[in-house]
Amino acid sequence: MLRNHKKIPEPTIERLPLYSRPLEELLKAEVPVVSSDTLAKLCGVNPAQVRKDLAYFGEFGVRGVGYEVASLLKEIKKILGTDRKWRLCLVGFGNLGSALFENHNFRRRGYTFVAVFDSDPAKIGRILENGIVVEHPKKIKEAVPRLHIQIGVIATPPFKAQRVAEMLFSAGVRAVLNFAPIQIRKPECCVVENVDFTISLENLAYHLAKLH
Amino acid sequence: MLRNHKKIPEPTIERLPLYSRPLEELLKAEVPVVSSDTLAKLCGVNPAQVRKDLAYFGEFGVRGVGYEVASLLKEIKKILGTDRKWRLCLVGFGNLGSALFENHNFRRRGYTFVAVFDSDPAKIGRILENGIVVEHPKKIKEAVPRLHIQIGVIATPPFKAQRVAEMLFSAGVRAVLNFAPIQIRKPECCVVENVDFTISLENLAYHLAKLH
DNA sequence: GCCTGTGAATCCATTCACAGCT
DNA sequence: AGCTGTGAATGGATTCACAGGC
Repeated sequence: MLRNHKKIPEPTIERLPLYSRPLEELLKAEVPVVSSDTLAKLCGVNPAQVRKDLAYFGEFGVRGVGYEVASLLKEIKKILGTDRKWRLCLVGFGNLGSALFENHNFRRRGYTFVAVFDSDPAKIGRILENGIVVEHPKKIKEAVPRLHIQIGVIATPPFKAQRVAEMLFSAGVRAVLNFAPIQIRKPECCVVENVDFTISLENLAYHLAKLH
Repeated sequence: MLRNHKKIPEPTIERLPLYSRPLEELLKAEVPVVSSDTLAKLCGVNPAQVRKDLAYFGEFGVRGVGYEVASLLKEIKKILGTDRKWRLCLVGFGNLGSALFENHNFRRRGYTFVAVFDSDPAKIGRILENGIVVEHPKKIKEAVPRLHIQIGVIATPPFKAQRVAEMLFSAGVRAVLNFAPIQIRKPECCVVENVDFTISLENLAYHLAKLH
């Protein structure tokens, strides 16, 4: 990464995936070049924002012209690490878990589940796509290094989530995507992203209630 | 709502659900009173933040003592509209859609699905819990007013999401929870919340890649 | 002494506006 | 002329620090 001396704001990182989606469309449509103005419109943000965000990482654009679509997309993917493959494990194979496991968006973007854990005896031993077998979470410790698992996805009931997270961390996983509606305590060195539908719903409800 | 003259920052709204979860725990544990300090620790935020957030809506605390757990929780629920019931419809009954439909967290928090739409003929007519029948999305227009649907949940493939959103809006839905990884264009009067797993994953990947 | 509520200070992100390159 | 890259200005949100009440 080019300019790590200037610290990059978290919101910038969160917008990069936003930029990459319309860029993929433009690439497909064989549009060679895009200006910060049109890209901004496609993403619903301010053009100066787009320029500033991209400038954190290098000078990708050409003054008077714009950004070359293909190379910009490649740069963004490099920054986000989307050019690599990532190996995930899933803990919790309930409704949500299995929906995530079967979700094509993940694989398409380079995120592959290589292990699945669930403590329900009725599920243990079940054979899924790619020969993955549902195993008891106590196997996490051993599986993480063996399968080079880099990211853990937690889709368990909330009261089990903290325990599972600790198992993942102590097995060497440094990044966790948490779908359980609780606040996970984590070691300094690790990253946790929370996805909580009900927070979004409560947000909607608040705004609806306010609209009268 | 008590103090609407001061505009309430969006981040404050997003933190209220965060506060409510530990409060529910404390209520169950019959802890009568909580200080901004301990609540802050439970949520991983700054204590002053907690006080300021709550103070936007009234003087809920007692100086020298703290906040009464039960009444604070009740107030937060009132603010968020979580004390009411909300009626949702689901569009897109694939893996993710059915996981959402069967998710207990929703119902427990007062969000009930009252209709399900999918354009797949193999799914139309299927009878789900509570006698809900999967219908073609063209029925949205008619169903929204009849069933008093307030919130639409989109779990379709991305290329259908915009069209579905427009059908929902024109049928009178003012709030949409969107799981498709696209930017939805919406009328001024409506609210959209996006839930995009892959953004979270790309975020994790970025931070992992940075950790060396 | 303890803890809330809140102005003031700080920090951070967004937007503006223009210099500089093509 | 067109569009990027960026310092400066603006606008918000977070945190500090303390006055005020229990």
